[in-house]
Formats: sequence, structure tokens, C-alpha cells
Amino acid sequence: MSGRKAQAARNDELILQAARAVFTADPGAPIAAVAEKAGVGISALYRRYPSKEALLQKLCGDGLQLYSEVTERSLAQEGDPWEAFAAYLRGIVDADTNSLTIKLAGTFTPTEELGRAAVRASSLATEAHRRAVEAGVLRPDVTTADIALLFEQLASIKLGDEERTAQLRHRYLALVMDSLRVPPAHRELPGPPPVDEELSVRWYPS
Amino acid sequence: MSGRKAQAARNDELILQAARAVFTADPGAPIAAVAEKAGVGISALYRRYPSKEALLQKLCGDGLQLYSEVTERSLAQEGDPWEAFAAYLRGIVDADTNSLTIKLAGTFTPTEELGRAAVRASSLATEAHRRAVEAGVLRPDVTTADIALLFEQLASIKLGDEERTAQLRHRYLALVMDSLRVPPAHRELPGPPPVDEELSVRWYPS
DNA sequence: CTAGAACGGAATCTTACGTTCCGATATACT
DNA sequence: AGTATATCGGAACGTAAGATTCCGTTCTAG
Repeated sequence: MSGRKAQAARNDELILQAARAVFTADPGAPIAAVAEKAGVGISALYRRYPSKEALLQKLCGDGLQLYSEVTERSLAQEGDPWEAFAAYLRGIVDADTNSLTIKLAGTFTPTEELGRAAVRASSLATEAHRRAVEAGVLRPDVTTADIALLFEQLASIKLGDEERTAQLRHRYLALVMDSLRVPPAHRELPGPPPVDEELSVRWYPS
Repeated sequence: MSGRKAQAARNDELILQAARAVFTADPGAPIAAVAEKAGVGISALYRRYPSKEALLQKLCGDGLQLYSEVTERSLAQEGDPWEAFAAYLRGIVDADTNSLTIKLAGTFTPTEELGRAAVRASSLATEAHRRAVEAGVLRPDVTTADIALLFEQLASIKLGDEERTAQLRHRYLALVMDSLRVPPAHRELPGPPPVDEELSVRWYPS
């Protein structure tokens, strides 16, 4: 169970986790940052992936896969159609795959397989959207592409640590959901709003 | 009117316009891109600003100034309180100062004067917000800082050319305004939603 | 006709980063 | 025990990008 192979297997996971975290936070991060975050040397990375691009493709594929899984899970949900759609929205925001998928996509030549994964994710999203519109719980003038852009807007929020960022994203998701839902209504917003000090941090170089 | 001095004066403006356009599109753009966009040599830039940082500070200050002017204009507006607040929101989105102000702020050490301009812009924004809440047209659980983050989210939208981007930003501003306003209601969204082809562009390296 | 402002853009210098290379180390197998 | 081998850490290398400087040129005011 222990030994060199066990460590190698552990490193596989460590590296992927670190890469996901690092590139989610900064899509242009150097590969050395990933190694440092994972607590391994650079060669441990290059043993597994022939290049940075290969690692990025792997992450992108995983992100697409996660997107599809989350969407399928909400599609399988029985009961209130709006709740199912809301679960889809919240699930995608929590999965935070938009940062990896879209931001990284333009930085390398897309694989054939990646293309298939994207089509699959897209058609699942379309199905979730279609159901909500047909059930009459989602305003019909909002399209699937609109929802995709809303996800991107939410993904652009980055404030404080990871937890606070997630909290704020849910706050603004809740806000926009109030105008998405039929009938429109104001519901209580989750999480505290940002305080001035949180915002003023941006004025100082990191 | 013509002559070397006239051209120099013209270049002053040309360079500022180019810099605004270039850094709005890409806050990390090289200074050579500004020179090229302005149609001048690099030395024409360095004759005016001792460094890139100085140029960035100038742009940031101008952005803050524009922000304040737009807000003041909406503050001076008589009549329907919601319309005044909506004009403020639309004005800031159109001015597109968030990209310059916030994105650039972290890349250099803030000036004393810049700090004052920021305080001024912030207090004007607070006033616009306060009026809307007091008039009972804006939901009271949304704070000034919330509005600031909403602006940032809208500024993150970049799709197609400048005009299309502005159009889409107004579309999602209108969407979120439907959930900001008291009483809540669905109004028609401006501009066509994105089509798939607009979104799929992102999968190809530029 | 000439001094000097204004320019264009090549040359320089520094930094950042992807990738490769070179021992070191630990395990599995004989 | 001894050795081949898979892994590893991290220094070294090569390259590209980009900020700034420098120099020869052009234009015009006096």
C-alpha cells in the first residue's frame, strides 16, 4: 500500500487537484505554480503530461464531464420543475467549471474528443432549459445561450477566499433567479453583501 | 493650425483614445499595441508619459472622473426616481469605466489624487443608491457594494465587436433590473440573445 | 539656414516561463 | 546484499515578450 507506486498514485491526484485550483484562480498561471501547490517537483508533472497544453486539455475535459454530470443529476430530479432548474443553476455555479472550460478553451487547439464532450454538455444544458420553459417556470425570452453568459458573469466574481467567492456567486445567482422565474418575485438573498473593505482590496497590488 | 505643434496636440488625443480602447479590451496589453493603434511610434508615447504606469494612472483617473460625471448627470435628473436610477445604471455600463478602473487599479501603486477621485465616485454612487432606496423603487436588501459587483459582472461580458458587447451588456442589465426594481416584474429584454455561433468562437485560439 | 522639438522604430535589457537534463533516492527483484 | 529502474526535486537552458532607451531623421519656427 505504501511505497513508490502508492506515492505516484497519490501524486496523480495531488497534481490534478492543484492544477484545477491554480488554473481556476488564474488561467494564465505558470506550470511551476501547479507543482508548488501540489508540493511536488516539476518533473513529477512532466512525467504525467508531455506538455502544459496536454494538462490543460485534461482539465478542460474533466470540467466538461463534471458539467454534464451535474446537469444530468438535476435532470433526474423529480418534483417541482423550478426547483429542478434552480438545482441545475446552483450546481453549475458550485462546480465552477466555466472558469476552466471557457477560459482555457482559447489557449490551445481543441481536441476531437473535447468537441464531443462540449456537444454533450451543451445538449444536456439545452434539455434542462427546455424543460423549465415548457413547464412555464422560466421566462421564455431567455435562451440557453443567455444562461451560458449568465454563468460566465457569475464566474467572473472573485473576492476574498474560495468560500466567500462561492457565497457571493450564490447571492447574485439568487438575484438574477428572481427575474428568471415565472412569476417574478423578490425572495430573500443568501449571504451577506460585500462590505467596503472587501472591495477596496483591489486597489492594492498583490 | 497645421504644423508640428498641431500634430502633437492631435497625437495627445489620439494616444489617449487608443490607450483607453486597448487597455479596456485587454488590461495586460503591451504598450506597443497602444502606439500601433494610435498610429504613432513608441517614442511619441514616452515623450508624454514617463512610464507605462504613469499612462495607466492617467487612464484610471479619467475613468473615475467619467464615472463621477455620469453619476452626477443622473443625480441631476428630475422626475421618476426609478428612471433616474435606471439612467445611472445604463450610463455606467455604457461608459465602461469598470474595466479600466478596477482591472487596472491592482497593477500599480495608487496615487493620493486617485484615492480622492475614487472616494468621490463612490460617494456619488452611494447617493444615487440612497435616493432609489428611499423612493422605494429599489429593493432594500441590495447594497451599494452589490451594485458595484453587478457592474463588474456586466463588464466581464466580451463577445464580438464593441457594439455587440454593449448590446449584450444592456440585455443582462435589463434582466437584473427586473429583479432590482420594486415591484418586481418582467419587462421586455433589449437586443437579441447570443446565437450559438457567437459563443463557439471562444473555442478557437485567437 | 539652423537649432531644437517631435518622431519612428530598431536595439537593449530584463523577466517570465516552458521544457530538458542531471543526479539522488527509494523500491522491487534476483 | 546488490542492482536495475521508476520517480523525483530542482537547477539549467532556450526563447519570447515587453518596457525602456537610443539614435538618426524630419519638420518648422525664428
